[in-house]
Amino acid sequence: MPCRPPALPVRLLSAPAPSHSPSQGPDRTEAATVASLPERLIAHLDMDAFYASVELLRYPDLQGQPVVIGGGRRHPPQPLDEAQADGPRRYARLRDYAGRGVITTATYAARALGVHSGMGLMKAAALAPDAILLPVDFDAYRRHSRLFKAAVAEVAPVIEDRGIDEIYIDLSDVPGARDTVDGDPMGGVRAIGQRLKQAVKDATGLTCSVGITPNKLLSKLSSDLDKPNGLTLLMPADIPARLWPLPAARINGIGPKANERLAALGIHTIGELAAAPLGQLLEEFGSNQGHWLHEAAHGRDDRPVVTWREPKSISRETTFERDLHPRDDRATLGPIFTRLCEQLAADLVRKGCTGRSIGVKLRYDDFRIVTRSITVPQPTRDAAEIRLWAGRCLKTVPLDRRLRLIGVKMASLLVGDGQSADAASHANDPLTAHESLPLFDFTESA
DNA sequence: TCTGGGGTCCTAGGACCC
DNA sequence: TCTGGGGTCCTAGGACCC
Repeated sequence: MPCRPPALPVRLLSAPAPSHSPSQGPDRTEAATVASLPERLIAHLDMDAFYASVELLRYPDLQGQPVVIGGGRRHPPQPLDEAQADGPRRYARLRDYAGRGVITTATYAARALGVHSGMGLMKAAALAPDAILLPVDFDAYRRHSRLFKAAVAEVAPVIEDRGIDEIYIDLSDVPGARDTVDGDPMGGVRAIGQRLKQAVKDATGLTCSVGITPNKLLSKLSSDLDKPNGLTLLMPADIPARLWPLPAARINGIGPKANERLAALGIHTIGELAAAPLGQLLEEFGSNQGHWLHEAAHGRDDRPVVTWREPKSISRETTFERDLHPRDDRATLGPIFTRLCEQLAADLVRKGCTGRSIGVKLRYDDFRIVTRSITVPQPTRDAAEIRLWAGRCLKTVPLDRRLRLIGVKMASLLVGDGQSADAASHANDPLTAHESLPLFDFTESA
């Protein structure tokens, strides 16, 4: 059973509302606004080019060079000749790569060549054929992730995990945060920001960028304003000058689709979004998202820093080296599917979970995705049972074209043992033939 | 050979119950 | 036989994030 950290007090009050309207110039009362710190002081800390920077710790000779991290399961180990004592190490180049896969992270030198995370490696190779390609080493990144988070916790313990390379930190009650230093009311919180960065550097050798503001939305935006190795403090009075000129898509939660819809309304910047009539946003985006967009553009956000969340779902999926046909490639697909179920079961055991909703996901060669799921009466974490129900889900999916990806997912999780120890102990067992699973029959579809 | 893998949250419709 | 809301659960899809 996971240990639950103490709940943090939730502050419902948001920062003082900015006293500007989008069309106004700078506020004459700015000095007075800055002089009183907001109730909440929230930091967002983002590691700089995290995976790439961890690799540079290992291969310092790559410092300053264009390096990308990524690729599929199968490309040659790098460096190509680690054991070589004399002369420079040799590394695989992007141009040598063939296959599916995307860039997970690129060094700043590589980004300057136009490549970025999420980009397909083949496309990246066309842009930067000489960039060095390193494989992903998640174990190393997880180790450094634990190190930097532990270092931050020594300075400020109220931390919300946002993945392997970023966190929110509630600094509201950290001693010294509200101290005035040399007449600067922000001096105390700035010093804590610097302590955070130094602690991360000491623990990992890596740099990070920190934004400190009255809320998570503004902090996330701010940590990005001075990357890499930045420290940005931003208060409501700064919103018109520093935020409104930025593209609307910089707001966390405005993705490609929402951005396109905004552009169709003639809204391209955060300032234009702030100036848009609320009624127009409500009409285009509905009540929920419309109100949220309006508030976000004005820098208002009262979400608390959440130090613990129950897991909602666990899944495993894999993209094939080549697209597979449900009928012609049955012999290949079956074992892959079974293996995913076994891995999922093992993940459930490791996390101490069972679940009631078992689902499958397919991605066709045309990139369309279909999902099917079913809720079972008794929570389970048993590989054979997952395999059985997932197989039933599969039979309701059209299987008339090639598949690119297949996945298995467990949702409606119960944390803790909703299950006997015996069942848990067998969840890792590979499925055996005598368990008479239903045939993995991709040809039968409803 | 364009486009990985693991998540969260939201919406919308239907079943079912009171 | 028709007419109601409201609430919950389930399922499928989609946007978005790291």
